[in-house]
Amino acid sequence: MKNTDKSAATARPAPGSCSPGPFSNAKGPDHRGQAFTRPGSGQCMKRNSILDAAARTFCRDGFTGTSIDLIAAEAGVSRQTIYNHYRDKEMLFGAVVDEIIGRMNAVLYGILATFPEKPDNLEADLVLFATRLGKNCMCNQDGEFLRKLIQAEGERYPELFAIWRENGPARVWSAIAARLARLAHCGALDIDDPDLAARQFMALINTDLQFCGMLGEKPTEKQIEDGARNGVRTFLRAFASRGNPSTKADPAVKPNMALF
Amino acid sequence: MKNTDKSAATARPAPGSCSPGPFSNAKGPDHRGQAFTRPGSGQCMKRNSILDAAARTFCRDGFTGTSIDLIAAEAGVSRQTIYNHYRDKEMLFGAVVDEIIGRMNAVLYGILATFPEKPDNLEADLVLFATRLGKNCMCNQDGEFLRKLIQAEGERYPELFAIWRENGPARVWSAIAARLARLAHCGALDIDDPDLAARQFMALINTDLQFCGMLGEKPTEKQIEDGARNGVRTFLRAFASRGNPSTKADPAVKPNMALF
DNA sequence: GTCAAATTAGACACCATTGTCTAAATCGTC
DNA sequence: GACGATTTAGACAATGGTGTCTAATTTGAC
Repeated sequence: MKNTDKSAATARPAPGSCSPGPFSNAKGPDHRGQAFTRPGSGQCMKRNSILDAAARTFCRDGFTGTSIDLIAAEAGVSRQTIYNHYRDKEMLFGAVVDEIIGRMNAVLYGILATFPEKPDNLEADLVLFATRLGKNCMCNQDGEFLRKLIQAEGERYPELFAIWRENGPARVWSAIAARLARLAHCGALDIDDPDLAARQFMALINTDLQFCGMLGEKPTEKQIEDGARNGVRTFLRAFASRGNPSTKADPAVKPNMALF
Repeated sequence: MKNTDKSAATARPAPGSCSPGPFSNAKGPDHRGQAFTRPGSGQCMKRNSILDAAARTFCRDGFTGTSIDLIAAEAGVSRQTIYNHYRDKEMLFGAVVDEIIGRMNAVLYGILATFPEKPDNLEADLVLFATRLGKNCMCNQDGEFLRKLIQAEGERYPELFAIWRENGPARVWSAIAARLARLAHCGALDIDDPDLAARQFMALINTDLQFCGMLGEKPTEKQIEDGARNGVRTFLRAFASRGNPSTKADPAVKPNMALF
C-alpha cells in the first residue's frame, strides 16, 4: 500500500481546505459509532467528523486523557482512518487547534466591526455588542475549547497557541480601545487610558460569565444578555461624560441574580 | 507485612494533620531525587514532599498526564512510599486538593477580615485590600493550582471541588457584598445591588491579571499592585457617592501598560 | 546497640494506548 | 455494474503506567 506517502502529504492541511468545519453540526453527542456515517457524504465529511469529535474530546479530557480510539468511536470512524488523515496524535491536535483558532478569528473580526460608532443610544448599542461577543466568542464551544486547552496544554505546546495569544484577546482589546478613544474624542465618553478602559470593559461584561464558570455552569443566553447589560451599565457609570443622555439611570438587572 | 491495614487507615488524612503543608518550601524545583531527603526530618517531611511534588505535577501535567513515578522522583521518594501514604492515585489527588483548598480558605478568611470598614481613605484602603487578595489568592501557587485544576478536572471530579465552589469565590463576593452594602449605607458608596457590585469589584481588580494569564505570563508584584489601583479607581468612578472626598481624581497608573 | 517501623529498589502481572499492517468491505464515480 | 480509492475491523509489537509484592536497607526511639 502506498498510503504512507499519501498520509504524510495529507497531514495538517491548511485549515478550511475542506468546507468550513462545523464542529457542532454533527448530529448527536451519542457515543454510538454509527449515527455519523450518513450516506451522501464524502471523505471530507469524515474529516470534519474527526475534527469535531477530537475537539470535543480533547476539550473534555485534555491531550493525554484522550485516546485515539475514543475519538474514532465518537467520530463514528475507524482508528485507521484517523491515521490516514493525520500522521500523529499531535498532528491531529494541532489541526484541531488551528481549525478552531481560524474560525474564532473570523468570528472575532466580524463582531469587532459592529462596535457602535455613534454616541446615540450608546448604552443599548454597547449592550448589543457585548452580548454578541459573549454569545459568539466567550461562551461558545470554540471559546470554551480555547480557554480550557490554553490553560491545560498551553505550556506544553507554546507554539500552537502563540498565534492565538497574539491575535486573539490582544486584537480584541486594542480594537475596542481604538473605538473607545474615538468615542472619547467626540465627547461621549470620558476616558484617560483607552487601553485600560477597553480591558475593563471586557472584564465588566464578563463578570457574571466568569462567576458562572467558576461554579461549573455554562451561562444561559439570558445570563449572557443580563451580564452584558450590567457590565455596560457600570462601565458607563464610570466612563460616560457627565450630562450625556446615554448615562440615564437604568435599574440594574436583578433576575440574573436568582441563580446565585 | 501488615502495612495493608495501616495504609488504608492512613489514606486521606484530615488536612493539616501533620504540620501545615508548605507546598513551596521544599528547596528546589530540581528533578534530582536526592536533595529532598534531608536528615532530621520525620515521615511527616516525606508526606509534605509528596503533597508538594504531587501538587506541582498535577498542576503542570493534569491528572492523567501525571505518573506516580514522576511524583515520586520529584518528591525524592520511592513509589512504594507514596502508596504507603495514599492508597490510590485518586486518593493522592484528593488529598492534594483538600490540602490546598484548606490552606486557601484559611488565607481567604484572613484577608476578608481586612476589608476597609471606614470610609476615610477608602481608595487607598481598597487598593491595599485588592492587592492582598491578588498576591495571596489569585496569583498564588495555590490559586493557580485551583484555577487550572478546576478547569481541567472539575468535570471529572465534581465532588472534589464542590466544597471550594461553594465556599471559595461565593464566600468572597458575598462577604465583599456585605461590606460594600455597609459602606453604601453610611453614604460612602452609591450602590443599588451590592452582590453585583462585589462581583464587578472582583472583576475590575482582576482585569489586568487575567490578561496576563491569557498571554501566558505570571503577573509580577508590581503588576498586581497596579492592577489593584486601576481596578479600584474605576470601581470608585462608578460607585463612589458624588462629592465624596475619596473620589479625588487619581491619574491612571500607566507604567503597567508597558508590557502590553 | 537494639528493635520496630518506615523506606527503598526492583521485579512483577495487568492493562491501556500508540502506531503499523493486512485482508476484506464499502464508497464514489464512471 | 465495474473499478480504483477509501474505509474498516482486527491483529500486532512496543511502550508506559498502575498497583502489588518482597527482601534488603535505613530511620528513629529507647
